[in-house]
Amino acid sequence: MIEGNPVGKIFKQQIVATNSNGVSKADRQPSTDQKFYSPKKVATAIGVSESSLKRWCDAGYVKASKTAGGHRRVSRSEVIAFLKRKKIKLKNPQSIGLPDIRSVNLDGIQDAQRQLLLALKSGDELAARKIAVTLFVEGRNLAEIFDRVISPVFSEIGNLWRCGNLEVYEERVACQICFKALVDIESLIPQVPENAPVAVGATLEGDQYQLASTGVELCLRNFGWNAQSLGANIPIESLERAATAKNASLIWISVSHIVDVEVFKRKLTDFCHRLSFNQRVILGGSAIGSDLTTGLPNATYCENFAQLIMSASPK
Amino acid sequence: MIEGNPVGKIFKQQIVATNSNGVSKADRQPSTDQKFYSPKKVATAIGVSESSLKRWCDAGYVKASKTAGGHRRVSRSEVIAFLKRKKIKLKNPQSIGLPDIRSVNLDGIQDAQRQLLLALKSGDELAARKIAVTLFVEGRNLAEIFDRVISPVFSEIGNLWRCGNLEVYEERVACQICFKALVDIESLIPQVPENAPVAVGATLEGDQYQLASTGVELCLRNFGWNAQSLGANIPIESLERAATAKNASLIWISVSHIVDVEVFKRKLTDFCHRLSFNQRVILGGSAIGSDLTTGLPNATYCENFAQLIMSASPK
DNA sequence: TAAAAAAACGGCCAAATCGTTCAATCGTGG
DNA sequence: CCACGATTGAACGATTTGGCCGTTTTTTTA
Repeated sequence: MIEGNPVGKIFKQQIVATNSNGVSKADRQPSTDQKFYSPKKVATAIGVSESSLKRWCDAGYVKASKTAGGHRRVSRSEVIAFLKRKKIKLKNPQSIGLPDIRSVNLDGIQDAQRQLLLALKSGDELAARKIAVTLFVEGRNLAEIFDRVISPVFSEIGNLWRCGNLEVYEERVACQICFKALVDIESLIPQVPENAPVAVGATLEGDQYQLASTGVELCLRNFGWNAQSLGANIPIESLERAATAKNASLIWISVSHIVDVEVFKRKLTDFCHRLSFNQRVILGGSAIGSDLTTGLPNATYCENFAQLIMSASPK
Repeated sequence: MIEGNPVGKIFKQQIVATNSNGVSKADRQPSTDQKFYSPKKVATAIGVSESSLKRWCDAGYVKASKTAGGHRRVSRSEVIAFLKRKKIKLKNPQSIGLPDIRSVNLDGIQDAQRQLLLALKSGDELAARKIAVTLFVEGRNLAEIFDRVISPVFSEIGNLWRCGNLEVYEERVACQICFKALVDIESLIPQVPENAPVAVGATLEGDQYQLASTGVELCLRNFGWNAQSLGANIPIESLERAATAKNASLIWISVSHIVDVEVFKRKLTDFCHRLSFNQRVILGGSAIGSDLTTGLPNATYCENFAQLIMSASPK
């Protein structure tokens, strides 16, 4: 039960980790099966506090070697042995191979990106959601999370998919998982006050990619807006009625795919002209450039989420 | 220093820590990972004394894991399962990290249906999610929740939309909210064992309605399957590859919309014929009838979620 | 390579939980 | 009405836990 299943995954992860560039020193140890982990990593993996684990090491419950400087090092095999001795089965059998994923330990943005891509590609929902949550609770800015982790990851997933290196269903599963991760993050964002200015946005008709719009929603909420994403595949007329109904002072449009550029331009122009003077439009997305907003005084183009935050200056 | 010293203590602990399961961190964090709670928190949540809860844990009425030091830990899904077994209500949901659902008063299924429709129509995300969680926590069967609440509500939403009484964006928002509610419920379902039989399913190409498939996923998981919905708009070839890759013994297809019936039939027949002898297919959805499965020995048609559960007899 | 940042050290302590015992309460059958 | 077993909740000293903090070691950065 311990040996069989998860080894493949671990092994795979290690391989990828090796030839990626975001490898930390600790991860680069000789893979002679003698991997050592710090008390903190082991503690999070097992699910106890660092204090407890240190105490157990000192008491001898967990065998630990020490560095010259006196820092404890626990081998993976010893962790597994400890689990067996205590008859503790980890909830998730996968996590018995407790290197990276479960004890989410993100060595910077690069590493987070790498780990998230791995998790999404392999459909490891738990890992992906945990990475996202960890990023947020560790103080990362939401814009940064989207610009430097999620967007690049999905850009890469898109590439893999286009090159035929990723199944359709794998891409869909990745989107679903990521959406769930965003729901997790949403629960960590403070509730917006009643009188907050309203923002609505969507992905337009013919465009099925709703993740980015949900991302905008989160960013704006975190920024004090009462933001709501309407979802994907929304006709611009319906978006307009939503903006009116909810009295939104900010409307965003996320564009990942344009069916007909001319039609899009015309509809967008009409839409912007019909808005009232205190309503602004923010556009963004991979399928759009700054040229589309020229001549539209109340529309702004944003290259990324950081710019979005800048543009959406509070009130 | 490592071996000798505290043998007595180790021995004692080993004896105490018998059939334990897993450990986790203390508080915080959203639904992402299995949360565990101390006897006191669980006791407060249920509304009994800590003593009683400890006794129940030891007697096996409540499944509890133990830390290495012998402290009991109860997972939230186990609390919910216990509530359902005992047919009692939560006194203090907040104590185990659940939203305060006591304010939700559901006067039977009909009333729940009505309230959910209202919440979804008005885009009241919080209310909708609370209703869903309440239904589940208060002992409703998942199949019942889908068959008698969610499905009718979305059927009605579809009607309103077709009659022009509901904006496109309102329908989309309703779907999003409902999906989030399902994510909430997902976190209350016990994790499936590692060796559980695998089921995959999806909504096929040209069909964008992914809620039902996610519902199937939840139902099957709650029934002991290691189920994963691949999402919407999946080509049947990709579904087939997923089934192969994951070694699924059950494949479900949720059908809300068929582009071309003849093509659908042909593809479905081919698909079923290519499956191995130990793989079954379950079909369901508003756009399909029992006639489509005639002549397909390994395919079953299900009218509703209750039938689905019956058909998906464990293993 | 040196300085800065991050992680781990060790020791301490309040709070939580442990296992146990015991009195109070409840339902039931005589 | 009472005796009886079963269940409950409170109390107790002992043990475990998790966070804290100033110092030291390790890792990253410039």
